[in-house]
Amino acid sequence: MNSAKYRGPRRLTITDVAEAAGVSRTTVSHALNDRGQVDPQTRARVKEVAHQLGYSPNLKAQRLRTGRTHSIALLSSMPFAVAGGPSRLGFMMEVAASAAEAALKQGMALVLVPPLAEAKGLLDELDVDGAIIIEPVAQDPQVTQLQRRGIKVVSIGRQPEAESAVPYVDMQADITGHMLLEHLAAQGARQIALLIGQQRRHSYVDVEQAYRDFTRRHGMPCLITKAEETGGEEAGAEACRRLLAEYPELDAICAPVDAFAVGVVQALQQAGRRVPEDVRVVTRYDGLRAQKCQPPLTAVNLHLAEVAGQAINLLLDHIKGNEAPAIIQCPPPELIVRGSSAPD
Amino acid sequence: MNSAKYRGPRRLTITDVAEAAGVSRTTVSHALNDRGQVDPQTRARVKEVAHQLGYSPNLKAQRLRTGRTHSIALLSSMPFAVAGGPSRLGFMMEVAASAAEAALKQGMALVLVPPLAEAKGLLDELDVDGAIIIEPVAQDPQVTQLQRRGIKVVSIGRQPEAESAVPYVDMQADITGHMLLEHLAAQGARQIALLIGQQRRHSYVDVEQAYRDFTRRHGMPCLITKAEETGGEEAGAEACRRLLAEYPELDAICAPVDAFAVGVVQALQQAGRRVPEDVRVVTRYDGLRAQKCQPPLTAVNLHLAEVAGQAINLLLDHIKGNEAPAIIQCPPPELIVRGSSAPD
DNA sequence: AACTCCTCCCAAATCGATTTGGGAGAAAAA
DNA sequence: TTTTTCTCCCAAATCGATTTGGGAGGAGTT
Repeated sequence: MNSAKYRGPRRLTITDVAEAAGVSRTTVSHALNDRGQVDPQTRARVKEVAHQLGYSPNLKAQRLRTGRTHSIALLSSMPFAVAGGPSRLGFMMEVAASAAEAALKQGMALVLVPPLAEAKGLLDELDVDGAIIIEPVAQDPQVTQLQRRGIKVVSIGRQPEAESAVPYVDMQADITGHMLLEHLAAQGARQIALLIGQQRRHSYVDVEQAYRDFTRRHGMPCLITKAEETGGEEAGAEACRRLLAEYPELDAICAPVDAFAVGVVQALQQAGRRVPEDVRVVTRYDGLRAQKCQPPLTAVNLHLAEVAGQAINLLLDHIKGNEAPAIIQCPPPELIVRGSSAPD
Repeated sequence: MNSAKYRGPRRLTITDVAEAAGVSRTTVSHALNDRGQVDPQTRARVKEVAHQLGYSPNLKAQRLRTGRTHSIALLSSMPFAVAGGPSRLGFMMEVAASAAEAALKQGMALVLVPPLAEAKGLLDELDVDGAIIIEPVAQDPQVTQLQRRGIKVVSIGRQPEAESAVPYVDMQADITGHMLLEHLAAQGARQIALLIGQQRRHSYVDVEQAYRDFTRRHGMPCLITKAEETGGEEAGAEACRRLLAEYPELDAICAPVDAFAVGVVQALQQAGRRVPEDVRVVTRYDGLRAQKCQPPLTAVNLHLAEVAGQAINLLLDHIKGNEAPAIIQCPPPELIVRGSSAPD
């Protein structure tokens, strides 16, 4: 009666069912899992007995034997300062909500792995069949670590410089970039600056490419600057001040990272520039931050719920070893015009 | 070479380490886990060999043997229509982000269990050491099911009519209700209606009690109505129309559910009442919905990040069998006054 | 020398399922 | 009758760790 150890009545095992039904454990297992050759009557009787007894298989034992855990991890390569913002609610959590639902419907549990410095060691404690990583950078250490452990990985957004190693849902950041830039031009902008993060992340790489094409096509100057993701809004503000000092004439800033964009707006207003009359600002992810900004930010609907669902399906196909495509197209991004780029 | 079955080189087991180090499996296990009596030199050598070989224990086997999974679940008793809103980002996801981080720091994985109708069966597929449930209702079926399976449960917000069965972080909804009502009175409201959900949930029960005390103390009429949670914003609007029809004189509505409050504001404006001049509106959870409402809703900072951390600690204590309190106080809620209850 | 204590290590049991490799017996074929 | 072919079932191996219950051998006591 050691109160620290006592765990209540022993749980039923397959052996209990076997004895009660008068058959072997093998037969119970086969009967309950609709496998092997078992007389239909016996099968039914075993199932009935198991049900009567209230038997349910020990999941830990099942997992050891089958090697499957029926769970997947969701992780973000972005630091929380950008991925989540002060309130933690952002890109990752929006994906998480939909992914968890989609996964659960397929009998998979979703474990949430927030971006943590200490996560490196903790990642080894994670027992999952697969993982979804959001916007990995080139040579992403988390991807490497997971794959080395034999865990299937898919990404939301292509991993740069690693073609075909990781299947992914294509976020089409080139189209997003194109849309944002054409919108700025349509609003009358002629000197558009681009502010992206320093990492090699598909959304930066692709938007930068779209930007270079765009400026060349329109004969516009090519004004690119980069900021450190972990710096969050302040890094965006700082980058904006640099831009203003170097190119006082600029009349629009495209900052795909929402935290940067918010910092940009603050810096512009502090510098006495009106948004959007003097300088137009646009961003990519349409989250709490973009919507709460004053003026609210023009952004893009990335259809993250669908993207999350596609990522889950893609991952499950790869886990099951189905012939699955390496790339899935996301639904086309849609521009959401707000006060930061178009006057009311 | 069956390509469907081939899984790459076999992973190292404790036996491989034992052979390489020239000791028994027992000794390897003891050495690596700093258990048992092992010569310090042997211990060091085993660790060295294990490291050289790149051995890491099979987690599934460890879990079967030890009975611990090192993971916990987070679930909400609220339907997504209320808990998450259209964008899914809400109370639950805000808790999830902080809880995942707090859990991971203690070596625990957090699995996200979104509110799903089908979740009943799926809940049995979940292998966790414990679970945190957000605002359970009286006789909550999820709580019952988890506890029957021997899973430790703690709740965020007391489970009504189930004193002491489930340890919980006290959300002090009575104080929140008191604060909101006193604020309305201070703003000049004299006919305050209360709109809560139909379930027996601590936040409804406690706010209702606070409301009854408040109206009695101030000699105000007691105007209570209830709406169905799953109805979301529309249910709130509908309830508001009922209130207006029955009590045309009312000059304030306290609707602790944010979805209801937003519906209330819409219905008021459609009925030609100005917010806040004619009717003041306040709510409880300060989420995206409250902040985006026009005018933005006066709400309460519930300090969900801290609450999530406390819930994790409480749960871990109970899992480990530590002497733990059954109730933990959350940080005091703070009023956030906005345009819906106070004119600029 | 005989006995008791330690220290250090190991073989085997255990967790609870699934899977392998037959075996017994009835029906069908020779 | 003998052989073959099914159908239905089971004992034992397996997954890979942790824990139990000693055993061997050296040091210290009487």
